[in-house]
Amino acid sequence: MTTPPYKHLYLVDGSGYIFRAYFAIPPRSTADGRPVNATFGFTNMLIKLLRDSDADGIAVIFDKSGKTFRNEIYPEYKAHRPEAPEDLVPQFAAIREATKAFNLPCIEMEGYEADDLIATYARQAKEAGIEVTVVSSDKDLMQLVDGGIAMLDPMKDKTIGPDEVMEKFGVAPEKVIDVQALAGDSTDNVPGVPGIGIKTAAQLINEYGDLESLLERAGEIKQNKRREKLIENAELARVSKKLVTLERYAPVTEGIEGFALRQPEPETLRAFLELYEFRSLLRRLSDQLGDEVPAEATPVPAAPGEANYELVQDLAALERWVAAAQKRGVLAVDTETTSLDAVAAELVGVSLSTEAGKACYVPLAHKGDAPADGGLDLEGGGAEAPKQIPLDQAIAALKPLLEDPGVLKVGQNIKYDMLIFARQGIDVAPIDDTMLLSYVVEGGLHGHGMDDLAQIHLDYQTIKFKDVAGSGKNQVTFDHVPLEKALDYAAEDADITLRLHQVLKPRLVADRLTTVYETIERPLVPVLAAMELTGIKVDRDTLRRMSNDFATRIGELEVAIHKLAGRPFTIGSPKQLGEILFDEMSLPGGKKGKSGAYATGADILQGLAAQGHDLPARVLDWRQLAKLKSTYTDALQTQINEETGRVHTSYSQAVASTGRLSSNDPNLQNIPIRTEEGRKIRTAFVAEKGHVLLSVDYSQIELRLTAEIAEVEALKQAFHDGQDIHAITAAQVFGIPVEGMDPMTRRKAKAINFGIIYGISAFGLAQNLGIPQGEARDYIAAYFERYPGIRGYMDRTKALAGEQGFVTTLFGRKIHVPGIKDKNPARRSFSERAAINAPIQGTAADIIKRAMIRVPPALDKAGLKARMLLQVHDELLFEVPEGEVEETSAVVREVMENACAPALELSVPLVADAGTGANWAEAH
DNA sequence: GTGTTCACG
DNA sequence: GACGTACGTGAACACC
Repeated sequence: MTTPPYKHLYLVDGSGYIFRAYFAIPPRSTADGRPVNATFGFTNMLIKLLRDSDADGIAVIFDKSGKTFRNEIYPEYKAHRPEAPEDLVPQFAAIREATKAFNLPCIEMEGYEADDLIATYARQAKEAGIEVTVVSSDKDLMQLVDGGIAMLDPMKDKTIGPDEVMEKFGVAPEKVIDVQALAGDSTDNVPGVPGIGIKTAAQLINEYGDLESLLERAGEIKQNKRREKLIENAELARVSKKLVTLERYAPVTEGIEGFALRQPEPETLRAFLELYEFRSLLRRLSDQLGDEVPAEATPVPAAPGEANYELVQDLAALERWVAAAQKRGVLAVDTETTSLDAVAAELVGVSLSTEAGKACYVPLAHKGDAPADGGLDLEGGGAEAPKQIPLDQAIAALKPLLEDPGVLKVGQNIKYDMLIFARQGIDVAPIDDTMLLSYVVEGGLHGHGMDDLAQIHLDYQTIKFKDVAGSGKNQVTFDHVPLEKALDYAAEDADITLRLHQVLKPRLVADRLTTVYETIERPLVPVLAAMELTGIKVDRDTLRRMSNDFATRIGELEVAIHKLAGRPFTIGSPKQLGEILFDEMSLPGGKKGKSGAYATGADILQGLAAQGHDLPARVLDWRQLAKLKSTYTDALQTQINEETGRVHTSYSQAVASTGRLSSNDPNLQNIPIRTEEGRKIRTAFVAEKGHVLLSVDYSQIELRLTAEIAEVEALKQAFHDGQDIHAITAAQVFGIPVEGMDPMTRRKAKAINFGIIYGISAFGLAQNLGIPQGEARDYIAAYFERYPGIRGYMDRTKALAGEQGFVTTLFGRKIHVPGIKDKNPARRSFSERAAINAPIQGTAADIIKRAMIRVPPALDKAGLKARMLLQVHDELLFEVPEGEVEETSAVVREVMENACAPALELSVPLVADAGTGANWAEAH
């Protein structure tokens, strides 16, 4: 054999990849309806491989349909494989076309699986001294891994070597087939030995060396069941081993010398990309394709990025755009600023789009070019600033348009732009938000940032902010971006937003989600904007004093901890701490997690502390103080806005899959309360002079909704009677009178009640209560016995989620649960629990959102001046003039308790409790 | 950029 | 019997 002229051969498992890509990538199709998601993924992967790897030899290997030699050994092999989904079938041919379009060899062979051909070529290449990488994540190929052969998981971009194989199978690669022979494989219908899984198999192989030795000496095994099974099924194990062993000497006809990398023919490649309408890939490969993207691939209107955008630098031009928008009635708007913090940001420019492919950018505060030498230049303008419309004139021209009730303003995360405009005296309305449309229609399926949405719905890769403004220490604010670049980027954003609106808005009706969007998400936007703009007053001195106090105590603890350890180390490093505790001090219970590090979480340290060890106890104290200082008392001081003296969080309305809000920069939804020490931080959140803080929160809302949704009559009755719900649960489940109940009994019932909301598991409950799993199992059984409605709800919900891929709240919000069909049982169970929790958490989120929308007008109508400041999932915080507390409290409670009406009437009452004080600690 | 830890509901 | 576990978040930090 001649030595092939390359060094590193990549063998791509084409059939394996396409299955994974099909399930991992959301459905997409060409204009005439041909499904292409897996083909797109495959093509993308090839481009990435060609671009990023050192491959100078590549072959793509496929399964050939039909029987293989394994069916002669064991007719049932792969007999239970379900048919491929119908929208995957046509893609099998398409990825072979893709392979050929890139001028790569396409290998398949009657009677052999792709895995056997890969094994054969890998062996041949290795013998010829060529490095081999098998591109696949199929565990069946892991047996090939050795010094010269590695695997690459193309979707996770993770290299799999002997260590990763060890992690997966618990044995070295050459023993993998022995483990597989014992454990079997239900998806391929490899029988294995009943009752033995990978864990047990690995343990046995490690103990006895290999399968044959194990089977010969099976009589020595102590566990009765295991010994019998092994003896009884020895032959089955041997057959299984034959099934899982890859054929390394398949009679292949193509030689590896033919796998040297060749350049693709530009015409062939282009024809392929056009046929499947992979326009973003066409664009990306345009340099390789020799010239510009051909005209026939350019749809009408022009693809984003290829459209002709207008730079608007005088008032007359801006007025033409205003008139065009008035005429159309729809306008996409986007602002460019100097900061992601809308309350601190300076307006730099505005972009507008009135129809797809037609957009402009109006620069308003761009500086001249930065000096090339990077020298000191405080104005940032070495050159004169470019021609721009004066800000006040532009605002005056835009205001009537942005406030025109007859013109719909469309934005991507328009709350941000509304805040920027609000600070310029413009009250933007009416609005639509493409981010929220996507959130309502496809929540749970993917992120809702513009880059994601452009890729998914428009097959377009947006220009990245980094590409125009740089990154890291070279990053500049947008006012320093040259106008040409700024135009491309900013106008594109408005263009894309308008196009996304055209795609997503009709989906509301089609998917019956109009009500959720129109009555919850859209009206909430201005409410959140007002809360963010208001902010909450934070007392810097209180925080500073606390930081100083923490610093002293942290320092003292550090000295003590280092002394106990016998040497200094970084206490904040879990890795170093683990080594100190379990290697150097040899404390018991050192357990390594999957990353190979010792676990040092609070539960572990508490266990050690309880055994009388001082160091872990001190580390717990240190961690608490370090957390409070770095995350709260230090960080919050830096978040106080210079101008307002208040802290302005930002609420994300499209992040949490259940419909909840999230809070960031800073997160004001996780300010400490559970420990005395942490709770003090809340005293720094204060009311303006002459005001107090009012906190109103829903009592047990999720448990009430669980009783409602799962129709648990006994719990509903308890809520009607206003009883202590956890005590009642304990009484009914454990049969103990409420009078004189042991607090531990009530605690257990409380844990079960919470567990139910989370999609209970015996493991989780046991963990939470620190009891054996068996005991937890008994409690759950007793609970289900007493409240059978709960089990019915759980089973129904799992089934429904499986059938339709989503669950719904009482208000019709859809929450997608993509992992519900996962064949990995751990991931599937995870999704099942999420599916059980989502309608409960999501309905609670819907309810408080409805309340938030109604509170401001209700206060207004009552002539009250209170301002809503924060939302913390089941709590609303207000700043109230001292004389209006009682009235405000009554109005807010009224709105919150009746927030379901008139859309829905619950059979359990909702109760909202109020508290007031000079600061948040007192009010809550 | 990822994983661990820990703050909240 | 095994998978690896309670649901939903965001931030800081260490470490690669």
